[in-house]
Order: sequence, then C-alpha cells, then structure tokens
Amino acid sequence: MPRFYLTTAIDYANGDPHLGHALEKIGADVIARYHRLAGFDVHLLMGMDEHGQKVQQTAAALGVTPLAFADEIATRFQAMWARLNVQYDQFIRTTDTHHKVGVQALIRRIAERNPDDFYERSYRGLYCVGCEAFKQDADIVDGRCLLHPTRTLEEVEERNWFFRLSKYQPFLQALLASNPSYIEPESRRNEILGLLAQGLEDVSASRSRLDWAVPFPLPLSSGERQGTYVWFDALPNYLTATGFPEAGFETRWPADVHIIGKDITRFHAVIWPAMLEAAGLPLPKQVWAHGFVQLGGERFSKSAGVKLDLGEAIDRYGVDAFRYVLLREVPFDADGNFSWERFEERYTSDLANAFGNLASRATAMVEKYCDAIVPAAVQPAAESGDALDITAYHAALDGKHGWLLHDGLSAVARMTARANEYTQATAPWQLAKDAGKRADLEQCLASLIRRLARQAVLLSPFMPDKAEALWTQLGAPGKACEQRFAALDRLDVTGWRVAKGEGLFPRPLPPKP
RNA sequence: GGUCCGGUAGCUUAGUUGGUCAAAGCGCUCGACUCAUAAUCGAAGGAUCGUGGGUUCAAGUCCCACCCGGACCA
Repeated sequence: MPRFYLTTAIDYANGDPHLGHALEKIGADVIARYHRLAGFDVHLLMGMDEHGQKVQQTAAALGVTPLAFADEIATRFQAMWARLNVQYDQFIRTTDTHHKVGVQALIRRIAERNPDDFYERSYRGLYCVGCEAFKQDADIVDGRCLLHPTRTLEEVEERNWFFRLSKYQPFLQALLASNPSYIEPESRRNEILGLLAQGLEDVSASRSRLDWAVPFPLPLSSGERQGTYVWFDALPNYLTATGFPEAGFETRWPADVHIIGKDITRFHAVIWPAMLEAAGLPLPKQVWAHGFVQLGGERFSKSAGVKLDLGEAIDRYGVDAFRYVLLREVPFDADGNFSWERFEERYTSDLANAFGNLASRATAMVEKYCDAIVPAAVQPAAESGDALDITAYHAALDGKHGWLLHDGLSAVARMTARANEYTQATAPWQLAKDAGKRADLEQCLASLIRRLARQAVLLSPFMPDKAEALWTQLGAPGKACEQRFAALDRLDVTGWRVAKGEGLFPRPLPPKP
C-alpha cells in the first residue's frame, strides 16, 4: 500500500486554538481522509511547539512549571481537534524526550558532515528586560517594547551558534528551478524566489538566556551551553516524529507534504530544506502554504476583540456543517473570509436545500413507490454527466495540481445540483401514476440513490459523520469511509433498503447567537 | 522603505499565451411543479472588470504610476 505522510504546523503553546488553527487542521484532515479513500497508508502528524521564553514566562506568571503549563495547553488543543473530528495519527510535542534527542542528533549530524555550517558569532539586538527577550521590529513602537513601554530597550550583544544558511542559497535556487512544485501555491513560491534573489543571511541556532529549550549539543568555545533557538527546535519535529535518528525512520520520511500557514513559508521553504541538505537527509516533497481566514472582513486578533468562538461555531449546526462551510468559503490556496451570515447562507442553500433535501426526496420516493427497496437500474450509467465533476473533484484533492479543497466541494455541489435537475426533469412522481412507466420510475430512483451514495463517499473526507448518516439511510452495506474511489464507478445499489431518517441538515434554523 | 499576492455584478469567485471575456453560484424578482427539509426546476434583472495614463487594429487580460487590503523582509 502506498504511504502518504503529511504534517501540519506545530502550534505554539501560548493561547487557545482559534479559527486559523482550525482551517489548517481541518484541511489537512480532509486531505488525509481523501487519501485513505484512495487507498493510501496515511500518516497525519500534528503537534505542539512548547519551548521558548513566552511559554516559560506565562507559566511563571501562573505559578506552574513550564511543562505543566504546556500539558494544559496541549490538552486543550487536542480536545479541540477531537471536537472538530480531526483524525490525526500522531501528536508530537517538542518537549517529548524523543524529539529533544532527535533535534540534538540532527544538529550533531550537520556539524559532522559540514563542520563549517555552525560557527560562533556575536548577535546584537534590542533586549527587553521585561520580556527577558530580544525584540524584533514588529514588537517595537517608538523604540519601546509593546509589552513594556515604560522600560527602555537595551542594545545587548551575545555570542551564539549560527547556521551558515547563506551557503545554501545556490542549492535552494537550484531546487526551486528543478522542482517548482516544492513550494506551492505559485504566489508563495514567487515570494521565496524573491527572497533568494535578495540573498540569505545566516541565522542563529542557539541563544543564551534560553533555559526552556532543547540544550544545544555543542558548547561555545567559552564553554557556555545555550538553548536551541526556535527553528532548529521546531522544524525538525516532522523528522523526529518518524523515529529519527533511530533506524527505520526512512520508511516514513520524507514527508509528502507540509501543510503550513503562509506566514511561515520562509522557514519551511528556506531554512528547513537547507538544514536537511546539510544533514544529508531527503527533503520533503512539498510545502503547501495556505492563506488566512478573516472574520467578517477583519483580521481576527485578541487585542481588537475580533474572534470567533470555535465551540459556538461547532454547536451552531454541528461539526460537519462547520467543516464544510469553512472549507467551501475559504480557498485553500489564498485568503478567505468567514462570517455568520455566510455560514447561514451556505448551510441553508448547499446543505439543507440542495444536498439534504435531495436525500430526503429520493429516500422518500423509494419508500413510497418501491417499498423502500432500491430497484435494479436498467441503465446504471444514467449519471454519466457527473464524470467531469468527479474528475475535477480528484484534481482538487489528489495533490498533483495543488490542494484546492474548495474546488473539490464545488464539484460535488454541481453533482448535487445535477441530481436535483434530473429529478425535476424526470418527475418520478408523475411516472408513478402510470403503471406503464414503471421501468422509467425505477431507473430514476435507482439512479438517484446511486448518485447520493457516490456523493456521500466524495463528501466523507469533509463531513465524515454526515456521510455515514446518509450511507446508513441509503441502506448501503459497510461504511462510507471504507469505500475506495476506484470501485465507486461500479457501485451497485440494487436491493438496498432505504430508511429515511431525520433530515441530514434540518431547517428551520436555530436562533442566531 | 523593499519584495510578493489580491482588488471583476449586493456577496463569494471563474476568466489559458490580449480579439463572442464580460461568466458562475448565492441573494433579489417572476413563472412552473408538488416527491421532498415552504425544499426543487426554469427565466429575468444586475459590473463603466480599484484609479489614471500608455502600447495595440483590439486589454480584466501587456507596460507605467497611484490608491486600498494582506503576507513576508528590512
């Protein structure tokens, strides 16, 4: 069975999961579920990034150990992924012993193979005593730290280990020239190409005053031991999760795709492949940078109070409706918008009116006209008009042309619309009045059930529970998630006993929040 | 300040290499139907394609400048 290893960004243990996290995790889950239906041995990795001063400081402020704090945050994230029905195969935490061992092994391996790649250099920056951290320009306003505006920033110099990233510029340029799909979508690749054209700076790999970190395995010439700086700790999680450095990690590594947010493209497209090349390890096959979700047209932020309560969004119409609307509304290759208004519109038009009602009318007619037993279809290919949409669906999800999950949903929506048109045009309720048209009636109803069954399977990566619910209502054997795309063409619905149940996506709407 | 991405009907978006390219879905209006979750089907209306220049016989589609939104870098 072919393997498929995909990862999401590990989330920083500083705050609760929000809409942006949810988009990435649900998207990755859809891709994973799709590949299971396509017959792959799928491994979806998710996890937490738990080191660094912010975690340490927040924990200290709460009077708990950093690890206890990280445990709490990890528990909250995992609980949210469970609610969102995100089915990961592995959850890594950078505080896992194995990860720390792996990070150190990777650094040593680089140092052994390319002794020049790590070197000592002094780092100079603006240091905030309040934060006990160096501040970047984004965190500085009027020469003051945003969080501690009453204190003055000090210019501090320290010696650190640096990684000779600049050395890998030709390698990275050649990589993108020979393998353009290494970074997708194209807009993000262009960004990186521009960055490479400007020239790369070496990056620091260790920092002093970094106590809550993986100890950097090489001591400085002064004897000082420092903590591993963020990217050398976080990025290797994709590798250490496979068991590295222990033998056997190669069975999973390299990853097929890293699903990340566009804000961290640079680290995944530049630093990470350079690190792997330095270590003589295979590169991941692709980095996919999705866009951001805006909320009602505004960027959500804690400070501005623009945020969406994920629990509320899930409770609104159920987790599957939320997953559907989020991925239908937000293109997976660009920024998108989410609002309660759109949620209502999408739920009502796509799910309740089009899809749910199609299931309702079709099962009702089989019950009414055929004693609930799906008749044998005379022309099993009556729905051949769906072929193009099924092709489009796979093109959106198989990764060969990017991961355009929203296009996959559009394709299924067209199939649903076509089935409703077919129903209207054939008017089985009229055929039922004429015994001489019995064959036409049975043909129509069998076709509708077949279409619904196929749509249930195609939608199951997006809406796992609803797909199963429909599968059951149709009287289909087994489970929707156990089907294989390859066998879907030949799906025979003859003799299924339908059982029209509760509406899949009921109206009327509950009151607005 | 630099780089990149986006700015097309009320909303969300399609629009290969310039020439039926002004398109689709939702919403709104009208008509049809009654199996169904007052759902469905059909039809109509609706855009000076961010702004201003330029290239061209011909430009959302190429060039320049500017405005707005976003990401990254400095």
